[in-house]
Formats: sequence, structure tokens, C-alpha cells
Amino acid sequence: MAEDRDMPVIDLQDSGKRAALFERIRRDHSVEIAEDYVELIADLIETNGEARLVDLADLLGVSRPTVNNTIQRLQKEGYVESKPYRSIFLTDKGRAVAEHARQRHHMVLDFLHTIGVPADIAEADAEGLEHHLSEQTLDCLARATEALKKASGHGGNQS
Amino acid sequence: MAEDRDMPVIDLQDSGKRAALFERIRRDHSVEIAEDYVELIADLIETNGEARLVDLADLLGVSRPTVNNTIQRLQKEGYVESKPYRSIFLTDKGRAVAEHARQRHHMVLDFLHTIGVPADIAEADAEGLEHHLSEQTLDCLARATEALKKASGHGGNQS
DNA sequence: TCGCAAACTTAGCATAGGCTAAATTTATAT
DNA sequence: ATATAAATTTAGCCTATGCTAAGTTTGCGA
Ligand SMILES: [Mn+2]
Ligand SMILES: [Mn+2]
Ligand SMILES: [Mn+2]
Ligand SMILES: [Mn+2]
Repeated sequence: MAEDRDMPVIDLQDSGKRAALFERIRRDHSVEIAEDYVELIADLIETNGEARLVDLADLLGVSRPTVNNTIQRLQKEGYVESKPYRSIFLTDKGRAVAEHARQRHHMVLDFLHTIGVPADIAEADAEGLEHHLSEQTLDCLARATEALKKASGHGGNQS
Repeated sequence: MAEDRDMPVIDLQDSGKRAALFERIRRDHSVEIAEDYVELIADLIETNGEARLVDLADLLGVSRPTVNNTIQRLQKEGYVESKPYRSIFLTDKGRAVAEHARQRHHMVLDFLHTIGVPADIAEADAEGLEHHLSEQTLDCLARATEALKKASGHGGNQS
């Protein structure tokens, strides 16, 4: 139970191994924006019938030219399709990514709610956390969420 | 228990509120590198007596000029001090950030281990997750970790 | 001590992701 | 039908973060 809280977390002996972890984080970040965009686009299409650039810009809190720029990149990378001045559609690849992103988003949110994080804060944290969870960890998280739900359901206390 | 897994996670009605969440993520990302650097620098100083640019570059998996560039920015922003061609030191601000980062890193890792994530994967995921947890969520996470430890300790099963 | 290797810096380049201002196209309302 | 408004795009700018190649400084071994 002695939780060496002031020891390096990091193995300074094997720099190659450590470097690989940071490389994964940099990769995660490079797909993060794609994930948020396609998830929003899927939501907009389902809710409004179409995904317009102006709505994306409002939801993301960035300027319209910024969205335009990113959409062009996402189109090059095969996530979306859109003809000039028309609204935005998902490719099969984009739809798959959106579906996956949405599931993870739900799972993270469900977990945060279960451990007692207030809804607003859970929403905020989930938006960042969702992009850094491996499949393995998602599995374990789902199991832990169920375990905690069961525990508190059967008369457990958490405060 | 009907977990509407194919509903938008996102409130498309209030774009201002949603935009605020993404703005926080963008802010998180802009301090993320600072956190990883100061944490590594603290570890190197404790372990080796000094933090050298070349070791940072090896551990981070980036080139030496990249580290040089970032260190100059971190110095402007008051996290580190270093005279040309000499090794790198933390300011009080840098030390505080490093300490905080290390605690979070430990907590996330402890949690991931507790829910059964293999050590390698836990290390990898923690490196990204650690930067997106609010204080509130950290609190709840610590409590959940204890609860799960207790549960499995007292003859619980998780698979 | 002095020459070479290691470490660090500078210069120059690239891409991603932001911005504003201005141009262009599409949609709407009279 | 046409003027105006809204939406989208382009142009031009910025910073952060990455790179390689080349220069500079430091440190060490012979
Ligand atoms: Mn999401
Ligand atoms: Mn997100
Ligand atoms: Mn860390
Ligand atoms: Mn990290």
C-alpha cells in the first residue's frame, strides 16, 4: 500500500520504449480532430438532415475558414466528401470512424457518470479522454463500469 | 439500462456550450507538451543529477533541434531555465507543474492497473489520458480505484 | 594541450491548425 | 427577377511542432 507517489513514473533506462509511447500520443493527436469532425458531421446529418460548414464552425468554436481548411484535408484523407459550396457527407471510412468514436464517447461518459463526476465536467473531460483509449482499456473500462454500477446498486456507498 | 448507443452524444441545440468544451481541449493540448517535458526533466534531474537536451530528445523520440526549440519556448513561458550549451533546470513554476503531472500520472496508472489493463498498454494510454482529467474527475477516479481494489480484494471477481 | 567527438544551436523547410479580410457563390425575400 | 443576406472559399498571415543539414561550443582522451 506504500504508493511511491514521488518516484519517477518513467523508465529512464529504456529510452526507446518511452519514445514509442510519446510517438503514439503524437499519432493520437493527429487523428483526434478527424474523429471529432466526423462524429459531429454524423450527428448533424442525423439531426438536421445535412452537415453544413457554418454549423460545424459554431459547434467547434472555430472560424469558418478553419473548418473549410480542415474539411479539405479530411477529404484528401478520405473521411468526407463535399462539392464546392455544398454540404458535407461522410465516406464509408468516415462513417466507420464516426461510429467508433461515438461508442467510445458513450462509454467514457457512462463511466464518468458512474464514478460520480457531475454531468458538465464529465462532458468536458470525455471530449479529451476519448481519443487516448486503446481497445484493451475500453474493454476493461466497460467491465469496471458494470462492476461499479452493480456495487452501488446493491446498497453500496461511494462518498 | 437501454443505453441508446446510437444517439448523438452531442447537444446540437446549444452550440455555445459545445464549443466551450472543444476550446478546453485545445487549451489542454497547448499545455500538454509543457507537462510532459517538465515531468521528464524532473525525473532526469532526480535520477541523473541533470537534465540534458540529448536525453530528453531520446526519451521523447524527437530530434535534438525540436527539443531545443521547445525548451526555448518553455523558458519564455517560465517553466525552465537554461543558459546556452548548459543543462536544463526547472523554475518553481516548472517544479509545481511537474509535481502535479507526476501525481496525475501515478493516479491514472494505478487506476488502469486496477481495472486490469496490462502494464504496457496502461503506460501507453496513461501518457495521453493524464492531460485531460479535471480535478473533480481525478477525485472521483481515486475513489473508484479504492472501491474496486476493496471489491476485488474481498474475494471479488472481475472476469 | 589540443584535437576530435559529443552536445547544442541556428538556419531553413514543412504541415497542422488557428485567425481576419475580401471574394465568390448560393439562397431568400420582396 | 433582382437585390440582399447568408454561406462558402480564397488569400495571406501567425504559432506550434516536427524535420535535416550545417555551424558552434564544450568536454575528454591521448
Ligand atoms: Mn466525441
Ligand atoms: Mn473529442
Ligand atoms: Mn506524464
Ligand atoms: Mn503525457
